[in-house]
Order: sequence, then C-alpha cells, then structure tokens
Amino acid sequence: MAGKRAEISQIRKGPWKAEEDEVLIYHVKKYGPRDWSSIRSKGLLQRTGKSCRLRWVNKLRPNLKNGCKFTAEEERVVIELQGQFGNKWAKIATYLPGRTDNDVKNFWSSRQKRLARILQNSGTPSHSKPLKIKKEVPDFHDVSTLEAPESCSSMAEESNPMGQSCSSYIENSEGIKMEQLTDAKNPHLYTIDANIAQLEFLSRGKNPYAEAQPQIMFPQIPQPQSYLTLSLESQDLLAKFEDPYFSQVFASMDVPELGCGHVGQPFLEPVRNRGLGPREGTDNPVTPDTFFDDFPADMFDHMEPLPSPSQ
DNA sequence: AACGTCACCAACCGCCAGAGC
DNA sequence: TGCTCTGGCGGTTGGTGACGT
Repeated sequence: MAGKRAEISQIRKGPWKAEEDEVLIYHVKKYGPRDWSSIRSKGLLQRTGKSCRLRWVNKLRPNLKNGCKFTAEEERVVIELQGQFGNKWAKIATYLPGRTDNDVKNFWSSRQKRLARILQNSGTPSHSKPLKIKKEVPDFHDVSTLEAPESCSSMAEESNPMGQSCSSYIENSEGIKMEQLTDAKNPHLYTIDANIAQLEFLSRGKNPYAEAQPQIMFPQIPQPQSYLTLSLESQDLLAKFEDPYFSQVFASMDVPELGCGHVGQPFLEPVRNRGLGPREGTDNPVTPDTFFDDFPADMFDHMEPLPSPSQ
C-alpha cells in the first residue's frame, strides 16, 4: 500500500497513454471538467491537475478539430483577431470552434517563424537558401474573394490603444485582394506580416485559381461557445456516456460544421462591420504598385511568376 | 540513402488571479 | 488580512515527420 502511495506520489510527465486518457475521460464524465487536482489526489493518475486539465482542453474535449490544418478562413480570423486582441490566444480561440488556445498559439508561432524567414531571405538573397516551401497548398479561395477595401476605422484604433495598427484591403496586380495591416512604427513589417500567407502562396508558385471557388465566403464571428454543437465523433462519445452532466454540458451545443477539413464556414462578422474592412473612399488608396513597393526589391526573386487565372 | 532543415504539434513551465480558509 | 491552493493563460521547448539537397 505504502509502495503504491509512493508510486502514485510520483508525478508522471510526457506523452499521455491511451489508458490515462480513458481515466481522464471517465473522471470528466463522472465529475465534469473540474476538480483536476482530485484526479491525482484520488490516485487515479500520476499527473498533476494542470496536466490533466491541459490534456482535456487540448486533446480530449469533444468537438476539437484535432489533426486538421487551419483553413484559410481560420487563418484570416486569427490574423485579424491577433491584431485586435494581441496575444490573447484563449480569447481568439473562442472565435474558432474546435480550436484551442494552444492551436492558435502554435499556428501563430509557426507563422511568425515563416515571416522571419521570409524577411531574412529577402534581406540576403545572394547567399541565403531559398525559402523552403511545403508542397501542401492551402485553400486561398477566400483570399481572392475578399470584399472591397475601406479605410482603417476608429474601432481598429480602439482595439489597439497604442494606435499601432489597423487593417485594410488592397488588390494586387492579379486582382487578388489582400488584407493589409499598417503600423505607425513599422508599416513595412506589418504589411509583410499581414500578407505572409499570400506571400507563401505566391512563393509556392502554384496556380491559385486551380482550387479557387467563385463564392465569397466572408467570415462571421459567432458567439463563443454557445454556437457549439457535437460533431459526429463527439456524439459517439456522448452516446457512450449516459451521464447527465455530459448531456447538460454538451448536448445543447450546436456546431455541425466542425468536421475535419471544412472550408468556407464563416467565423467573423464582415470585416467592414467591425471597422477593419474595405478601404473604399480613403484618402490614401493603396495601389498594387505602391503595395509591392513596400517589399524589398529582391523579395520575390525566388518566387515563380503568378499564373494567370486562365492557366 | 543519408543528412539537414523546417513545420507542426504536444506538453511543460512560470506567472497571475480568484477562491477558500 | 494574509496565506495557500487551484485553475487559467501565455511562452517555451522537445519530439516527430515531411521535405529538400
């Protein structure tokens, strides 16, 4: 007994085993997603309460889009909300059904690294390695179908008390509308950052219209949480549990679009309604030429020419 | 085929705030 | 009022697989 206690008192770290997941799921089924520390105190797992909570939130919770790459819409939502809220990943995640703060954080981190590489490569083109591009091509059809531009609004200013940035939309020479963030301190950096996805896309040298869809899919922001429903998978999970708590907590949720690979489901209100929208009527319109003038001249040296829509 | 680089992901760590005593 | 505990959040790190050379 004492030996078992000593064993239990050891805190286990590292990857979770399926058995541990089962125990954790059972605990949540029985007591709900709370009292995490009691899991260890009861000797159910050798994990800390924090670890249990994290595992549940990030991996075991129903409705998670585990293993699904961020869709173009989700990427856009993150980019926009990051500009609005800063690194408030938990808050941003509430606008992305099925995504956790960890997902958003990881996504942004990867994105920032890519940005850094792009900037670095653009600065030293002659002796640096070309940007490594993955073969996967994300859906950018929404990027090419964004609404008409509008000037930065006061709301953008409110959301950034420092008055650092706001976003707008410009159209490149291929007729592709792009979101543009501007920064009082470093407009060049923000402009590049806001368009990293497009840059990556350009750098891939793929035909952007091959998978394009004509329909404009403008994101809309749902009420966090309350719009959740059960995916088929989680409904299966639910079916296994007759616990009233699960029914109470999850059965009322409603998010039919949570399936993997779902593309085109709105997440945000139309950007113009939230003050980050089109630039129509601005005093300082950004033309395709002026936009690309913001980039280092050699930035696209390693990129293939963008094919025309007819190709 | 081997190696290096990169992207992605899971998990941990430290800090902070709130609740309970 | 102060201490402790717990949960939440953001930052960071390490592992792994994919890809390029």
